[in-house]
Amino acid sequence: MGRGKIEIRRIENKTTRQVTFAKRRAGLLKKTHELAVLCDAQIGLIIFSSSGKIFDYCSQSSSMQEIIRKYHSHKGNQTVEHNEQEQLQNELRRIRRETCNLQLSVQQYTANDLNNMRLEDFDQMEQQLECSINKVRARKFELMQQQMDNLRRKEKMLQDENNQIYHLIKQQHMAMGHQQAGVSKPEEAQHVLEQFPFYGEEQPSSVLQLATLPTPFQPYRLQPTQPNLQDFLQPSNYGE
Amino acid sequence: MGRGKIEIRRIENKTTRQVTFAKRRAGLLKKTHELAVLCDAQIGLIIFSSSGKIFDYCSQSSSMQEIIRKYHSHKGNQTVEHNEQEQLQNELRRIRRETCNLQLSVQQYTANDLNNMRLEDFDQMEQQLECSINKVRARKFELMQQQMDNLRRKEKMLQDENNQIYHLIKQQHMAMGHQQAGVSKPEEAQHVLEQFPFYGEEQPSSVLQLATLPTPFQPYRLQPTQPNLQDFLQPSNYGE
DNA sequence: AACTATTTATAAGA
DNA sequence: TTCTTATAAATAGTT
Repeated sequence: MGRGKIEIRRIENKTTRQVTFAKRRAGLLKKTHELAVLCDAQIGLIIFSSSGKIFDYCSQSSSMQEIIRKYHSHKGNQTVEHNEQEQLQNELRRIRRETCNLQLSVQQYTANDLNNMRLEDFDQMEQQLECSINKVRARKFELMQQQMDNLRRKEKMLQDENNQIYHLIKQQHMAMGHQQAGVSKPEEAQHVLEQFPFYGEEQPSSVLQLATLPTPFQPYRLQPTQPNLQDFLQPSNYGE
Repeated sequence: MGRGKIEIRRIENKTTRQVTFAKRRAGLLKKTHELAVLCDAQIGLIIFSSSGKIFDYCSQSSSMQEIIRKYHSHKGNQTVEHNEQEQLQNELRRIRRETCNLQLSVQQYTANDLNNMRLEDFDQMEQQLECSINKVRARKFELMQQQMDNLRRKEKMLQDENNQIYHLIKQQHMAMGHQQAGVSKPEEAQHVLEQFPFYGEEQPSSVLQLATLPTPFQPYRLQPTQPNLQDFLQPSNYGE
């Protein structure tokens, strides 16, 4: 709801993200309050911004404490904290390994680091890259084909519409002699245009959407080096 | 927003209130999730309906536990342990995001997922792939060239050695008339062979080593699906 | 921080 | 209750 539609994924631009956070946070708090009041619900809401600031809401005639207590009793929560931490560590280890592998892969696909490769690997890699490039080209061609089809279909519809209008005018002229020169477009005909969704048929997601999807090509977004812990040294002040 | 405007006060009609609760609850959960994702915020939401049913939301890669703990610490009681855990959580979140991006990249480089790409992206991608392939080919060529050079040099040295030996034999023959037919190879000449390291000169690390390095080509080692993003919206109960 | 063109949520009706 | 739809509300991009 705004000038354009946005995909629900992390907003990469920091400024935009902060602005959006401020706006939507306000909206969320308002809606939370409305639900609590309208439907007589007990609601607790806790928000931490990415920079660590806290915002919270709690429906009147109850406290966050009470809601949390109620939450725990409903969930029967007896978590062993150490176990939790251990799981975290494991997950972190696993994902670190994976990230490392992925980085290696990307390095190799972008051919930025070819020093550690065996001579025999080059053939495989060349083949893989060629395969990728072929797929990319095929898909591009396919998309263009679809868009052309759409354009042709639209062209056809417009032409039909024009004919329709032309015949209507002709009829009016015939029926009433010369009444008016400017005849307004019939509602029906206008709708034909507006309702045409301009979709590719092959896929449920529209082809045109593909042309405007906010998912840009994301090439090798490697941090040159990964300090891994940089997040902990946040400037903690950003003007949220 | 609806057929008419309503005042924000407790809805007296029970049926209407329940319907509204169901609708707005869904809307609130959705918006909560959107804020969490868009702005990378940590959010916990706990709702108790007037009839006592519980609904909750918690942004991915954190738990209600963690959020509550963080809430408490922000409200006064700090503990070292919690801080530690929080750092872990932060690191995990960061690395998850990175992994996700990397996976996307690899997907795109291997051209396994071309559905979410804009038409304009294809050109860039094609170019990148072509660039990579060229680099790979260049490097391959370079390595082969080096090995050829090495082979030629070795050939040359062997030939020289042969000549040397030949001349030695000849000298011996000349000096002593016919003393012996089997002349042992001189020590010196043997060493020439053994000491030749067969290296490329250009790089400190040997070219031959490259052919035996234990780092194989690692193509797109993706886990098929990453659970990271799909565990949200746990509507612990829906029929209110 | 204010302004709108749009999208989204939803109140009431079917 | 679930599905529409007219309308109110939220908000993305702009100024």
